[in-house]
Amino acid sequence: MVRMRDVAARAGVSPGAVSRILSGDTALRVSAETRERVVTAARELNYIPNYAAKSLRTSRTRTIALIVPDITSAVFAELTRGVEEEAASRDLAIVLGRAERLDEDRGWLRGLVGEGRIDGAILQPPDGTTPADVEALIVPGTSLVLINSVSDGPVSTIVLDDGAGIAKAVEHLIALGHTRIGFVGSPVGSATGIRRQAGFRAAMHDAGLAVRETWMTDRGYAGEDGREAVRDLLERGPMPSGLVVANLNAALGVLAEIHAHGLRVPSDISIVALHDVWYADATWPPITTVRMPLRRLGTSAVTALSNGSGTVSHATIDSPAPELILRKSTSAPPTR
Amino acid sequence: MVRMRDVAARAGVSPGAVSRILSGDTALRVSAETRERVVTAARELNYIPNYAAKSLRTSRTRTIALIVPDITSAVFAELTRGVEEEAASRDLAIVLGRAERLDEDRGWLRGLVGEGRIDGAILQPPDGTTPADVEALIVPGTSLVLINSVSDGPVSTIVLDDGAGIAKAVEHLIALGHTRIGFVGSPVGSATGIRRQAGFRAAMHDAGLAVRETWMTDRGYAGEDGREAVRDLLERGPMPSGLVVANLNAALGVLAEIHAHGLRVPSDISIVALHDVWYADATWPPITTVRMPLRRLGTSAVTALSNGSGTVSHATIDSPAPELILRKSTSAPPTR
DNA sequence: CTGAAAGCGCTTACAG
DNA sequence: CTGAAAGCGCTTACAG
Repeated sequence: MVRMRDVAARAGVSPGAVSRILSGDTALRVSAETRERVVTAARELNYIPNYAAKSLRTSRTRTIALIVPDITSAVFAELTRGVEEEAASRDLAIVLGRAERLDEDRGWLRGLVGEGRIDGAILQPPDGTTPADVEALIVPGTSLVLINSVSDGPVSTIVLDDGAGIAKAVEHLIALGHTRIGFVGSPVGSATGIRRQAGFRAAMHDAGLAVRETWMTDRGYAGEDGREAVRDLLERGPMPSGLVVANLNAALGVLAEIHAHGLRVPSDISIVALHDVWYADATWPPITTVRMPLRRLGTSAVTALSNGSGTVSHATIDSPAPELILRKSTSAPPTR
Repeated sequence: MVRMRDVAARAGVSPGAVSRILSGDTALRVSAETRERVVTAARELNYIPNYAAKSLRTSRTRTIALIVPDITSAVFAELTRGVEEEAASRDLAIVLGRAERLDEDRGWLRGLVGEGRIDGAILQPPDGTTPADVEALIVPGTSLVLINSVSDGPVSTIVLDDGAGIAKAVEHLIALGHTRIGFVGSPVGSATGIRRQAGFRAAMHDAGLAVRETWMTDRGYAGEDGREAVRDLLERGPMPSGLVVANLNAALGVLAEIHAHGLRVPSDISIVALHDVWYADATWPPITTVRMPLRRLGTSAVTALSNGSGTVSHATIDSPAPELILRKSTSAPPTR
């Protein structure tokens, strides 16, 4: 390993000078030639500053963590891009993590924070997270921002405008002529589930349409949850003509289960889902979706984090606005 | 931040003793009572050892990196689980990273390694990686293991038995009565692509079946690549009755494009894909797949890493054996 | 303005 | 056996 003192020796200056020159300290009065000599020496020796030493000295790591319930969910892909993009522009390293359950995984997460490995964390709390779980993560000097969730604690939060997204989906169905519209959501206890269901009710209300409780399900966001939701609906009686599904993964399950029961999409029943992912276009029929500004959510979260651990802010990302991606899973309702 | 010396003060011992007791140094002759007092003090103060200090001192980080081309691909989910599982049992932290192109991303990757942030890395080289790209990542004291790829350099490698997986798929089609079998693969330059294509040719040869070059495509593993592959096949003339697709994501595209052209799966054409992911079961029809031991690949990679940077090993994961997951996308070929 | 020196929080060889 | 002290590689307040 080549150390700073090696660079200093080669350039004929003190280690302190190397540190100042390499960190771009402009206040330093030194000849351009010396500066050049140091930079050259560093390059020639292939010098990379030791991370542990630097961070021990400064108590900063220039590293942030992005923790989501399921890092491999395609829905998070755009979010990750946004975070990476903004982090790169701020010269921040990012570590990705997964926390399916905060009470179980709190140990390592708290370790990550408490050991001083990171300067801040962007966390999407998994379903069932309690305020105490979040509180345990608050450490002086480390900033925390919650995404897609709310908190009454002293923590910054950034959420998507789920209501606007769902409204977009509802309005699309209504514009096609649907009035018998159902909602496939997730259990209470999920912050996004609450907002999406509320958004659904509000949009229906605004259109003067009644919400039929037997057409409301709350199984969850996974593909299998979507299948179960369809079975729920089928058991309860006549199906709606259109279904707003709160998550694309669940929509795949909905589509499969509907097919399995011999119904046809969209001629018997229309489907529109929240979140746009590549495979929405690879199902049959391709699924009409509402694309949400997940990338912006990512960049904003990094920005909020960078504003320091002192400030607490609450923001809703409403731009770019949710966008309807029209495919083949929606059409006018069947004539009866 | 509470430091070791705070614990020492509270327990009435020296910092050195705290260090030894907390790290479980059994050679240390100290009364059980003192040991207890130190442990209690540490817990009461909520002491967490400073990561930077420890790692500066020991030049070990107990952290490894897992770098794949696309962390959000569901295909990598199982791999990630395996890595996490084995890392946890060895008390290793893991950081996840993405490298779509090694030549571009080499900077931060090299930084990660060179700065001493990690003890080792598990890397799946993206397509188009050159030996020089990999060589630049070799740093004394940091171990590197390549997965799903080969290398003639001094680097450990672990690969899946792609040939066995593809053979399983081919044999399944043959058992159903197919003789006109095509292959949807990826471009040369992809290590897995080469192995899978070779596996296909070998399996066909073993069965005494001819490989028709017009039924071989090499677009890639993404959904869109699968669509293009189908268009290629359609342009070239009569379709095969069965298709082995080298990656499930591509298979979704294949399925969608086949539907779009009015053909039916499996009655007109059967599809079987490598890699099993939840959404294989949520398409219509659900896709028959070959499940590969990705979790084992993950655990093995961590084990290889832990064996130190000195040893170079090359392994093929052939157990658990590739498993056929029978769904609805395959049937006997159409009678003509 | 700039060099020498202190110190970040640990671990461990060494002396007692 | 165990405490005191050195030192990992940096950055930066301080003295000259």
